[in-house]
Amino acid sequence: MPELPEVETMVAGIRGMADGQTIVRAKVLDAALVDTPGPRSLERQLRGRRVRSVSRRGKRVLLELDSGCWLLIEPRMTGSFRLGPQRPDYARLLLELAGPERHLWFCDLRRFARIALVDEAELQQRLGPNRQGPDALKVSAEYLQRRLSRSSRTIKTALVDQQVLAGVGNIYADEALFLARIHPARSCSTLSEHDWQRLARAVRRVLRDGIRAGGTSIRNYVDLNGQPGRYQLIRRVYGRAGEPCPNCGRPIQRAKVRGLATRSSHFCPRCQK
DNA sequence: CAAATCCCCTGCAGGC
DNA sequence: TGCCTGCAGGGGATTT
Repeated sequence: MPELPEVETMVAGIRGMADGQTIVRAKVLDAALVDTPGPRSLERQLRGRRVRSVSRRGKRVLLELDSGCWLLIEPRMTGSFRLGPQRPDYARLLLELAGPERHLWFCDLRRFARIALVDEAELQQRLGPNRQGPDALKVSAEYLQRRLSRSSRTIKTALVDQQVLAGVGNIYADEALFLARIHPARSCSTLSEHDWQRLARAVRRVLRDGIRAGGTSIRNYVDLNGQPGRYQLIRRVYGRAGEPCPNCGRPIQRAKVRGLATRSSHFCPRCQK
């Protein structure tokens, strides 16, 4: 499920082939994913536009166009980009560019992804501080402590809340909490200054390691060339229920924590307090 | 304000 | 083999 490192990997790849290029043709292959405007209108408004920049905000991909609009793509659970002339499985949007590598496909198996073309004001609305917290890659202990230390929420809930922090999802939240030795069900209000420091450092580290590894491919994620990421080889707790904790050898547990009834958390009950 | 629930959606695992 | 059920989960809306 694309979180910050997977999206960063996507953006790095897209930037190389799309930055500065003109969109010769756009084709919406699944109208249900297009939020605004309508599918045909989106195609019209993309055609002939030059891509000014390719960037990431949290888990979202942004293509800035020379029309002053932004193509905003949220991969959500299973969205990913692919290159090449062949139409991949689950292709939902095609951007045909003028450059040598011409076909950029956005694919999405589960169709949770969202695509929108927005102006500057709408972009601010959607990605502003009310909707998205600061980018998780550069999070500071001071910020986390200031924002959360008086909250009774569980720390896991807060970490995956995009209004608190943009970019962290279930995998990297579990990994960061393990590294910081903090139990996912701990109330934010019980964390010490030292805890916040360890946690901020752990968040930055797991995201950086994730980027370096090209992301995590536990489910469907692959990069622009169809290659899986490598973070799943070095992850410590996520998806490892029953396996020994890398610290103490006790089995990793999997449970749902308060406030995240539908998401499972993975942790070591001995190392994480 | 926080938490629970439902919804969107598809592939896959498990039961029989 | 094949049908059925439940689960996974990011994020938004709605309800408790």
